[in-house]
Amino acid sequence: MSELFAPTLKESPQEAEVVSHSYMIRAGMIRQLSSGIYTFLPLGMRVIEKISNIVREEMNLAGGQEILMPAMHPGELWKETGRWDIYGPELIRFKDRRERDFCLGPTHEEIITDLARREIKSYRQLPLMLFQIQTKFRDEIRPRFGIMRSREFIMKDLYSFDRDEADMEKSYQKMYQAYCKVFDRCGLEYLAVPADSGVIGGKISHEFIIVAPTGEERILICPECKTAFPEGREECEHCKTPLEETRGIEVGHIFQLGVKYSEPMRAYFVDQDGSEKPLVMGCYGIGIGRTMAAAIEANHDQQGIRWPWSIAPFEIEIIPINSKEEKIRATSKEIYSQLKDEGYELIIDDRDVRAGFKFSEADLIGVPVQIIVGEKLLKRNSLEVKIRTNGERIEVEKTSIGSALEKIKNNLVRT
RNA sequence: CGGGGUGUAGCGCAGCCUGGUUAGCGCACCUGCCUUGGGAGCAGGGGGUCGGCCGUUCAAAUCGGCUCACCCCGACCA
Repeated sequence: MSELFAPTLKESPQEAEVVSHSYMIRAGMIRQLSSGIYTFLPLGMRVIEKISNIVREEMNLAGGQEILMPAMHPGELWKETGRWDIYGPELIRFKDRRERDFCLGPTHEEIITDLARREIKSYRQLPLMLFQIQTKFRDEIRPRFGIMRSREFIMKDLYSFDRDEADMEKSYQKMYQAYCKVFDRCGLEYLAVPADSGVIGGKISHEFIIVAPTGEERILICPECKTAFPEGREECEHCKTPLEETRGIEVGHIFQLGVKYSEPMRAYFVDQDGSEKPLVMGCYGIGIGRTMAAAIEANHDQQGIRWPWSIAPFEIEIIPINSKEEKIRATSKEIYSQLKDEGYELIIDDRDVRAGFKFSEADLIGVPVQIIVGEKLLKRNSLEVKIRTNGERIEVEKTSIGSALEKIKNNLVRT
């Protein structure tokens, strides 16, 4: 920790109006470069990586294959679908040295469809799901709440290609399930809400919303069957019960595109009967940084962040009360290497600062488990384990720290 | 883009109304001492184009004009 670049702040910067933004800055996870443009510092980057990896794993399990598309797009492709004009000033445009139109990709339907029309020739190549985790650019009218709505942001986007509507719906279902698993694994409470599909187009779509009281999104839930509805409804059709309002943050959106892009871009394949048909597409996005922000909105207290285990920058933080005390230091190191060998991701606060300082900072950063090594308990050969997630503190014998953590971990990951 | 607000040291702020020594305070930073279970204490120190430009004036952080940046409320979104 003495080497970790995590500049923390005691006070909240004046521009931060929401907790997630404030805590991310205070915990030294992000820094702003310009309106809606941020640098991720090591702690923030670790969270981004954690979330990305969960997303990546689930996309792979659902049959997706990872690719990486360019952020810089030739304007022609966008003119082909008409979105060069439709998208408006949100699309960041520029010209290259030969005066050719380019833009920075806010989404990748045009690019993936171009790839598909060149490479997918036969129904034998279908179904196909390709995805990437990459930086998107949107010149938002009003960037807001730090990383929550930024002009440059990290997004996972997956595109599915099928031979017909029925198969496309199967792909859609797969992704729907995969999204549920992603947010489950992130330790977040979420809702899948049917939604309007907006500029991206298509028919059926669902928004994935992280439940957080500070969220901007209003969702209506049936208290009986727990089904979520978009705004405007009053009663659940099945249960005939009045709906209750909750709030949340949209972090994912899945769409059935159909032939919206394949038709104008002439992305055709030859079907079994020899006839030429447009590819039937779906697209599926998750805002990685937004998920990070939403996780904080949903999990924090007065002291700071309370990361869910699976997306925390570290799993365990060891806090030696006095780094100069030889016995404390030695024990801390011992525990550190033992737990490291057992596969935990940990950090040790080996700085020569007062205990109170370490405590406050640990609470702010929000690592789920703190192991406090102090003189008093060490006399009894035990350690204090503080669970940030629920505030619980327990005394654990040094020799049984391994098994104790196993239990704690199982508990935290399950809930 | 319309409406509102803020720019003074890395962060948080005072000073501005009523112009006038060397621009202050807290935190952070550096040195030393001290301290080590909840962001300690003492002593010393470094760091400033007062967002920028133009103007008024003997004199501008302070008054006027323009401008830029950032934040908040609205349409939009992952």
